[in-house]
Amino acid sequence: MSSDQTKAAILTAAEKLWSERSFGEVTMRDIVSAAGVNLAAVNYHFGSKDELLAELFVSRTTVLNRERFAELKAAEEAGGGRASVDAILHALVGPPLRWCLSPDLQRSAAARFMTRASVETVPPIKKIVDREFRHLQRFATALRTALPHRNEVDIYWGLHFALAMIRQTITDSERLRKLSGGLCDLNDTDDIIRRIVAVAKDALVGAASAPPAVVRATAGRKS
Amino acid sequence: MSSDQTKAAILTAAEKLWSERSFGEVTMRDIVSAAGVNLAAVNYHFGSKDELLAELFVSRTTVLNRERFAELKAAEEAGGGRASVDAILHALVGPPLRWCLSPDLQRSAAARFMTRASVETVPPIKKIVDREFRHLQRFATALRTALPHRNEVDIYWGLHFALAMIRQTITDSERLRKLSGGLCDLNDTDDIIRRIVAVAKDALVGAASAPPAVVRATAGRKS
DNA sequence: GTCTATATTCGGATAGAC
DNA sequence: GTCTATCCGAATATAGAC
Repeated sequence: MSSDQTKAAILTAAEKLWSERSFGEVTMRDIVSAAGVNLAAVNYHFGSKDELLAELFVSRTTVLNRERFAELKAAEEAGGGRASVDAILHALVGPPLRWCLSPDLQRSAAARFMTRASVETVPPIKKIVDREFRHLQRFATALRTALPHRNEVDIYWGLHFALAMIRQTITDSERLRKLSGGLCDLNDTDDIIRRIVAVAKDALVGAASAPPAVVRATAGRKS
Repeated sequence: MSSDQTKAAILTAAEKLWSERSFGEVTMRDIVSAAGVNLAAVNYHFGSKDELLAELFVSRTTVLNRERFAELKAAEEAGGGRASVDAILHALVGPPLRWCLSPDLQRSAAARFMTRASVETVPPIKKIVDREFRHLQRFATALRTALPHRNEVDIYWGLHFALAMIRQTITDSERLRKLSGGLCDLNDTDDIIRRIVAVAKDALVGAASAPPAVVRATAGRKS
């Protein structure tokens, strides 16, 4: 097995395991066993368990943020510098949800890994989460531009709630499925994204200033 | 120090530490050191680290659920058997948020501990979380009664989103504070509860069927 | 019931052969 | 670069004195 293959196997295995269990509960022995490589390989390629986590987390968030950013930029250009609230929210919500519900198990694990890792208190993560921060400010700015007359505080709260729904849907979809007795279809990616975007939008623009019912109904919400 | 005092000191210290860091990262040595008791005391009083976590989690969720349930029941009785959506959501959202933002540091730690523990994959927790399940079904039923014409699927999604906002606000308020440059007041408990209830309500009743703007404005949302 | 001292297990890291 | 064998520290759990 080549060096790159070994590294990749470790990353893949670690991502899968860390998408299911917390950092401390997954041992290096678990990882190398799943990856089919030797225990020493982790330290050789990454230096330590912490650094493996950091490298994996940076790698995945970089790709996700790029995807989000590309959608946001496209929306801004299409709108002549100002993207609509809907477009901004889709750029924020779409990528992580599509990853999570992707038939590609690797992608799906990546989405769950990131949400799990982002709440870890392990040193390397705390540092990296600051990047996420700047990334979110970019979205906050876009929303302020889209809603110039809206109270800034409300905008931040709306962003906060959007992130809340994304996280919960990625981590706790199983509970929703069981709670609804299987009624909620958690495979319909577009429907889920629409739901989150719709609620976040209401939170942002304020239901008081919402367009009339007939227009809203075409926004994608069911029933 | 009496037996009860020792037990209580351990529970208090464990709760505080587990409200800040994950299960695996907090050692029994950390706990007994903070509690000012001996290492062996944990095993004597609780049997094991796992059982300490389980007992603590059960203890706190029992009290929280009782508080939620009491509010729900009161609202139902006041409404002649059918509580309003607002009242149901307040019963769901109010208790955990009031705990979290309470000046009583113990209460505050309890709220954060519960949200953190509920995502732990440690065996004892996975089992207990099923109780939460029945508790939530109670709220789902109340919402279905309050919204008999509403699509059941939408109701479960609304409940899911409400829980998402509660969790995110408890665990990630610090990020929101920084993101907003201190603009968002995270000490105004009532305002926060109103915000979450308002957004959850819009998600549930559907903005399309929302009452006119002037009525909504008195519901508590600022600006 | 409490505490000291210790047994035992486990996990991260490394040395050194190949 | 890879793997075996091992070291070392840490953490849970327990035995036994008081």
